[in-house]
Amino acid sequence: MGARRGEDVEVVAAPGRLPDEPAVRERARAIPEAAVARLAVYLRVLSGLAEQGVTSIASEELSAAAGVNSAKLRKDLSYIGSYGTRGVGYEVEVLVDQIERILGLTRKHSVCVVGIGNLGHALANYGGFPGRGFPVSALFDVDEDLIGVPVGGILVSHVDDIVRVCSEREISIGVIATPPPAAQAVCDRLVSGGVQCILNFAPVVLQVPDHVEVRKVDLAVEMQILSFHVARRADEAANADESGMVVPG
Amino acid sequence: MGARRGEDVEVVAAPGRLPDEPAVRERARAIPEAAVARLAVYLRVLSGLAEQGVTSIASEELSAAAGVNSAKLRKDLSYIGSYGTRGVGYEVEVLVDQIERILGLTRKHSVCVVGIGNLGHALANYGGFPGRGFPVSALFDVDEDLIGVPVGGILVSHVDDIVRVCSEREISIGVIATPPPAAQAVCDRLVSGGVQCILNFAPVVLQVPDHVEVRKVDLAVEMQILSFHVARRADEAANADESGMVVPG
DNA sequence: CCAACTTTGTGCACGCGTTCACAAGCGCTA
DNA sequence: TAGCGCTTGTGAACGCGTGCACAAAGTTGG
Ligand SMILES: NC(=O)c1ccc[n+]([C@@H]2O[C@H](COP(=O)([O-])OP(=O)(O)OC[C@H]3O[C@@H](n4cnc5c(N)ncnc54)[C@H](O)[C@@H]3O)[C@@H](O)[C@H]2O)c1
Ligand SMILES: NC(=O)c1ccc[n+]([C@@H]2O[C@H](COP(=O)([O-])OP(=O)(O)OC[C@H]3O[C@@H](n4cnc5c(N)ncnc54)[C@H](O)[C@@H]3O)[C@@H](O)[C@H]2O)c1
Repeated sequence: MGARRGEDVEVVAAPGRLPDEPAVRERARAIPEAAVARLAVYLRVLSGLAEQGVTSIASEELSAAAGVNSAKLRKDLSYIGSYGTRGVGYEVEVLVDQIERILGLTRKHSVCVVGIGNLGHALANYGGFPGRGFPVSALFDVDEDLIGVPVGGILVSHVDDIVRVCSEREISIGVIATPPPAAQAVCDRLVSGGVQCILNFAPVVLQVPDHVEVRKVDLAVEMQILSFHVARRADEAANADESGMVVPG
Repeated sequence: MGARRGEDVEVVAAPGRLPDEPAVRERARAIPEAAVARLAVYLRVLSGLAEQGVTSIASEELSAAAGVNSAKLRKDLSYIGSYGTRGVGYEVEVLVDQIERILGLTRKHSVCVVGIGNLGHALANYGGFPGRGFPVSALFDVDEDLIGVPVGGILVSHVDDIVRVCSEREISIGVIATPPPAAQAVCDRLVSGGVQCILNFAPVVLQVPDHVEVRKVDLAVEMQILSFHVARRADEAANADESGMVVPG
């Protein structure tokens, strides 16, 4: 619980907010989703710096390493509190701890992967998850040949057991890597099993209750966004050409 | 819209933006990135509908299938033109064609994958890319044991040949699935080989010249965003509990 | 202890994206 | 042809995120 440093955390921020909201809840909720995503990036950069023995860093340098501008970095960090030293910078270790706290990484989040095909295998074998506090604790598939087979050190269970196994192992994050037609049914089962968050690789729009958070990783969409930019550039080039523009450089 | 702003504005908002641009280019650029991403989703839903023999659909129904509200859908579609019929809806085939045109999918975009490990194998074998106009035309790795081996029907080439092979096969999109330390070097080579867009799976911030578009797929970040939401929910529950809130129902 | 310098933290303004609400437009029916 | 009902397309308002610019706050050197 949070009251170890009972400092007078005045409601300095957020003028115009409702006066009767708990400060902690408000602060957590007030962090824009985009900022949360960037905090995760800062965390990785900071972890790398810590391994290299860097103990302190200024916003200018850290922001460059994270690929954002320094004002945005400072604003993002301000959402989680004031942990910098003016005239100096930030202590790497302090930032790591605080970002981990805000992202809820102090608690372990067990993960399951459903659909142990090409992608599912890669995910199950990936060392980046357990290394960052996301132990893969269950795997599921329908394929009888896969059931009971160890993948990445975990035995594959049958999809019919999702509800039971997820409850037993307190899975909080479910990763869906099944073919698209199976995704919604799998999703429903995960929700029944008490899974609170879903990371979906299948190109389908999942329907879930309000209390479940879904994020999708959609490679086709990513490719098409890139394609759009290629097309836009080609258009621009054609237009520039047409209008007799001189090639710069 | 303001050609000549006052001199008191000393900050140029967008570097390199010209005041008078051709309408076509303007229209393309005017589409918000977020809208482009959704258009790709609409496209998939529409393709599915077309296969089911649906020929016409109203914004209300299409938006539900795509998981957005109908106003947003109509606004998004309005970016690409007016192809609906008031009182009726949209012709599925027309929308598919128009979205494909805007996303630049009328042209084929050759793709290469670098780093044929767990993830690279999955990507190389994935049927969803060629099926959507993104033929995988080259694979690269450093591992001598992999060079010359066919994966998903393509022979793996050596990373040292990236520049030559990418030029020869006119690769426009490069997918990076190497370990993090190798990503930047691979990226530089791809750029030298004329690749315009990069999809990066390695958890590193890539530095690229302005004319290259990068998108990253960062699973650790996705997981941490989910973790943040779990933590936020837990906080809320704790707060609600603490403040003596009555459980509804 | 003060002055000069460095860097944080944030108020503020701007611009983009989302949402609302409704006029315009189309088909259908009488 | 006129009237009715339905759905699109979009102007306008709103809200959120981003970037700027500077005061506040700390450090360092004299
Ligand atoms: N492979 C990729 O690189 C890639 C890229 C982007 C998206 N995806 C998406 O990820 C998903 C998986 O792709 P993949 O290449 O691994 O496919 P895959 O066919 O190799 O694997 C699918 C696995 O899911 C299992 N499965 C099928 N129905 C199931 C069910 N009802 N419950 C549980 N498991 C079930 C199958 O037995 C198989 O093991 C697909 O939706 C695909 O569109 C894959
Ligand atoms: N596997 C996953 O599910 C997963 C998930 C998220 C992110 N990632 C990221 O994707 C990347 C690849 O992951 P993986 O699990 O496939 O790793 P992997 O170790 O299985 O494969 C990496 C491959 O890259 C090759 N390689 C190494 N150095 C190279 C270089 N300089 N040029 C070209 N190829 C090189 C290796 O020979 C190997 O084949 C990593 O950066 C990882 O962090 C993987």
